[in-house]
Amino acid sequence: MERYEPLKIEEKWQKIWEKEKPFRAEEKPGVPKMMLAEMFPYPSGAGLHVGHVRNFTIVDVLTRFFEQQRLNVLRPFGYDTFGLPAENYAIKTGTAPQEVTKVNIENFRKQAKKLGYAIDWNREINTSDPEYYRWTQWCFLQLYKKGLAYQKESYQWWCPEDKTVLANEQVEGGKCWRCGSEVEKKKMKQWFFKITEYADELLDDIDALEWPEKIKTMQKNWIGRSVGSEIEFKVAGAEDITVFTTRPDTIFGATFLVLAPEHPSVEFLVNDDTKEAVLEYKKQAMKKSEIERQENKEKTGVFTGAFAINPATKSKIPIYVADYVLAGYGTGAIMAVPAYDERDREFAEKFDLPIVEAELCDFDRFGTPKTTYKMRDWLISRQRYWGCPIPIAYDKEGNPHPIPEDQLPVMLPEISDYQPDESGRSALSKAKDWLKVTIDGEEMTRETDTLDGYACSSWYLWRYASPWDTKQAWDKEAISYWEPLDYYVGGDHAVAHLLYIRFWCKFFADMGYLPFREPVKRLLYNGYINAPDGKKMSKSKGNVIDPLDVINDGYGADTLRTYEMFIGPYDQDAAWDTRSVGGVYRFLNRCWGLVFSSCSGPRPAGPSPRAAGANSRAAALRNAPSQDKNTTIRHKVIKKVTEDIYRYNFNTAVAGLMEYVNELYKTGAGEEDLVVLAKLLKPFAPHLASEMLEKLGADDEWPKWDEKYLVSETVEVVVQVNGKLRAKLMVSTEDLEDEDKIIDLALADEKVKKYTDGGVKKTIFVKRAKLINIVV
RNA sequence: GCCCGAGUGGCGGAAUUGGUAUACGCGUUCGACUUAAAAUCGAAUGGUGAAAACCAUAUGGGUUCAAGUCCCAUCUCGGGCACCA
Repeated sequence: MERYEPLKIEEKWQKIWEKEKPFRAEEKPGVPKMMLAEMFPYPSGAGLHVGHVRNFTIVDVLTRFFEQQRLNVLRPFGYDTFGLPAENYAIKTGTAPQEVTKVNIENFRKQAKKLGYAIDWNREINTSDPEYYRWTQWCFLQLYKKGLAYQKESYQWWCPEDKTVLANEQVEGGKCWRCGSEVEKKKMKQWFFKITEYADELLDDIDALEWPEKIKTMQKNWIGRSVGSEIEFKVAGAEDITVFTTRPDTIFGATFLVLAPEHPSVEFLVNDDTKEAVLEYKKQAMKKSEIERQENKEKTGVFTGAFAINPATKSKIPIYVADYVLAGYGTGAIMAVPAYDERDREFAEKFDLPIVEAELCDFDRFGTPKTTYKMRDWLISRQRYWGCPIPIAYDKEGNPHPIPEDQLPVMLPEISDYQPDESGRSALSKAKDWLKVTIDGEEMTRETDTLDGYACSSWYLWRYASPWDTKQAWDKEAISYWEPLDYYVGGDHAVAHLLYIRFWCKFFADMGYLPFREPVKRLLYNGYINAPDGKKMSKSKGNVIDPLDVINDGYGADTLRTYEMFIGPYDQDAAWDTRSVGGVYRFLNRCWGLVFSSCSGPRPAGPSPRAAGANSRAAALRNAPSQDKNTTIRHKVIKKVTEDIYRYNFNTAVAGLMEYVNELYKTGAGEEDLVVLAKLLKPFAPHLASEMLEKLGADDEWPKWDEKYLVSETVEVVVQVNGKLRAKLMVSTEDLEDEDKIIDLALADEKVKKYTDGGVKKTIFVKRAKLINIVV
């Protein structure tokens, strides 16, 4: 082989890896471990996109980096397969989601293998595989047993035309986004996980995580803990009203109460004069979506006709209903203190209510301490077919019963009509035989809701430790060795998924199934890759870059991977630049050229075609190197690349390698220089690096640097005059220790002398920076 | 509205503790090789200027021997939260 032919090399090494399975991991007690994973993908029909490649390659660079340091590394892979796209496709085409999923997974697997990832393919998991979701159901039952999976009536958007529940985002101007009919709020019984039980721990443990501050802040805001008090206000002829406030000290200024429209007391507070107006207000308010309520911040409201007694001032204060008070937060009722609260002031001004600048009271005499959270319990019911069946059945009275664990999995029945039925229940309600189940001799009807997909992904990281286990969800011993996960990489789900896995972890730790309380040590949150025009890639805009095209155009996977690491800081969004891909190809070509003799050859058919290097090795070897000459740059590049990878500065690590290669072309490369290059290159371009190492007869063990080689005999000292660069001196490392001598040398410099005629006020010598500043 | 980031050549971006601003790559220009083109190799490339030099890290101030980096104010962009009492 004489020229760099990436596709040929890559096929060769991928075959070798397929056969020899070097990435298979097993527990090795006593050997330090490292476990890494990306957020597993939803395998869409479109296949891998460049965003996946960035995400997976970050994991792969770290995986290979640690593997080359001879840690015991586990890098598994899986697919998050339940979800709406496959179901919608089924409704449209009649193709079973099972089938579509199977095809898509095969495609994803094939494409991931083309990228040369160091994946332990033996641990592949798939959330819609009954062998997997059986244990998702088991997890549900554990939560159910402890009362953390429960049913509750709650208001949902309901379209009477489509007979289905709608998400808040699917309601526009009070109308259904599909058919345009007016939607209603309907009380429905839904399943929830009681994540609020862990609110305090989820919040308190955030600070210790090695996660991006951005994500940590988002989770803190989401949990939204406020410490305050609940205070009772007596109401003549009706039940007392309890309000929540974080400012009980302002109670002397509370001049009216406000209830949320949904507050249960509202209907008992109205009188004949106010009833009509209040109920109409309530009706209108409930029709508004949360989004609409947020958009229009103009205060609205209506007087109930009732009064309460302020326990501090003993005065009679009116009770209003207004939608700026949220039903779901605190008690759904507030004491309004217009003197201290901007929103209350706005309302008071509009309705001409008294604003009293009362004194603050020192302590909370009137209420009881209370902590509230913005976070709500996690609604997990989905009226869909393509999800994990909730392992519950109902008796004749409608009471829920758990499916016994030995009857798991509750299999998804194969059906042909995926359309939800008339009542808005999932298509499962039409599987009449499946619905019937006998528990303890009693005939029951199965739950037709399926679980939110986030439930399936809340425990998959633990399944990776023993995905073949048929007796339990995970093997605690294997988990104890591998987990918690050392690195988790993704660019989505900042709150939802990353909060849910923390919640389940704490729960299963409490149950004794997990030996740790946080599932992910370090989180890397990568940015998006946008189209060359800087816009989001989308089919409709026709600006999508297909990674497989980049490979097949002749650049190969190594170029694609290295380019995506070089494109910019991993955590920032970046725009694809087709021409820069060519630059990375050129770099890899130069690496190749240093090791293999080469000649010009055919070029890739890509938009920025590049051919293989000519005479490069000859050029490099012409001035045969003295090994010593390169020792410093060799140790420097080892240090740079190693430290950059530890800091996730993948872009500058690649830049360092480019610089090193440029240097080797100038000075000529020795055997050792090339071995180091190949080893450092391997995390980014594993196929090419493997080929180089094979040729050089070297292993891939990560090289070490020695600080003593980083010091050269002479150093350059910068001379500034009044902070401006005026001269550079070459001095021996020895002389660098002699401040007086260095300063004399600087002052004697011709270029410096020009500026020192008027005398020198003082001189500053900074040894660390190798810099002198002369103040005149 | 509140909170958090960011703003550096023609472009993507470097600059790790306040110490040589613009690493690396793209693009552009010139040269070598070639009948020619591509590829490859080499050189140059912040601006003004013949040069010396001066001016440049969003804008305006400040601290310092020294500021892209620290402080104050302003502008712009991005992200998150958004009536949470």
